[in-house]
Amino acid sequence: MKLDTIDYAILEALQKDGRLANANLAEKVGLSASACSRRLDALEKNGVIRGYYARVSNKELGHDMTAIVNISLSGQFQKTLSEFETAVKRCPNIVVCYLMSGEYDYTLRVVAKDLADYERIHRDWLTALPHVAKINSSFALREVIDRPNVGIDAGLAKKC
Amino acid sequence: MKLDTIDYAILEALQKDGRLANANLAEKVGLSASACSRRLDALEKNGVIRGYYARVSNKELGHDMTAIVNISLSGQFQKTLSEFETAVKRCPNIVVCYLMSGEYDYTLRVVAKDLADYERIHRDWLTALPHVAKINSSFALREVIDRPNVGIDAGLAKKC
DNA sequence: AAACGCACGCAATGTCCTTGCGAAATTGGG
DNA sequence: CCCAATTTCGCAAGGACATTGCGTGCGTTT
Repeated sequence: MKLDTIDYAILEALQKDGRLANANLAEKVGLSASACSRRLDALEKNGVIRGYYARVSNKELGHDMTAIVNISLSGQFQKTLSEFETAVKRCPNIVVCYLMSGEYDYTLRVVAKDLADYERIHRDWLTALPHVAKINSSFALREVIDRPNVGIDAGLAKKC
Repeated sequence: MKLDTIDYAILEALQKDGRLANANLAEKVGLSASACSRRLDALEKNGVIRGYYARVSNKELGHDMTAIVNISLSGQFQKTLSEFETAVKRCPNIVVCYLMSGEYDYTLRVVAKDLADYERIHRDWLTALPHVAKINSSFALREVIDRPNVGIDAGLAKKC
């Protein structure tokens, strides 16, 4: 899909406030409400906007702890990978998982309530994942940045 | 803030669809629209819901590449850390940053358009960060999971 | 130059959000 | 155990909002 300046303005505004009312959004990007609504519709239908989400405080839910877990598998066969991935997707505490280049095969981000909860997850989920050869956990001491998306202006920003 | 079953239902629904209209949300959790609106208001005011955001397709924006970057600093002084973090926050391509325990001090997630773009970011931003002693980049080959939040049911789920 | 397509603004209609109010439920103290 | 205080609920009304059809203007194509 081809995007123009106004589309980028819409995306940027909705990245910051996903519940922004169409009327306010229209004003912000300099369009009438109807035109803005139609553009928004197109952005959603074409998959540019993949959805809207509420950002729930993990702390308020009692999930204070974040761990980065690196995992190596015992093989690289397609079947090995897909079995592992299927199992990973079942664990609600695993919020991010990438297949990686480099020393480890997968990098996970695991969220837990506390150390005891993490111990439970490690025991019941992580070590139960199939074909795992090596696990390496590091704990996050503090969250410095957690943006939902890359900035729309990422290509245009000045260097530091 | 104290949360009950209905609050959790509200959070869960809005984690999946942040633009869910209050009327539909009310029906889904079994409340009247007014009661639901008031609860939602309380959840927002108390910081349980930290905000709403649209999820924009990085692919549609041309940001196909994700890298995990581990960084060690030359010292652990408070001033060193805060100068580093201030600089990190300025880079729009860095979407996640944690202060970590373990071998490296920080773990970043960096989003780039392609390898050339990553090379630019590495040169103009990452190596320009203050007090950096060591950088280690790994590239994501594929995104297996990227959930916006830990599941509300994380504590209740059955093991695999 | 004319015709076509596309995006826009305006206006109307139907839906939705919010707030005030009284009733019901829950909680805590006597 | 009961009563009072506080909270939370549902209902109703008023105001705001989203959506759709329609006519207009602009740019492109033939």
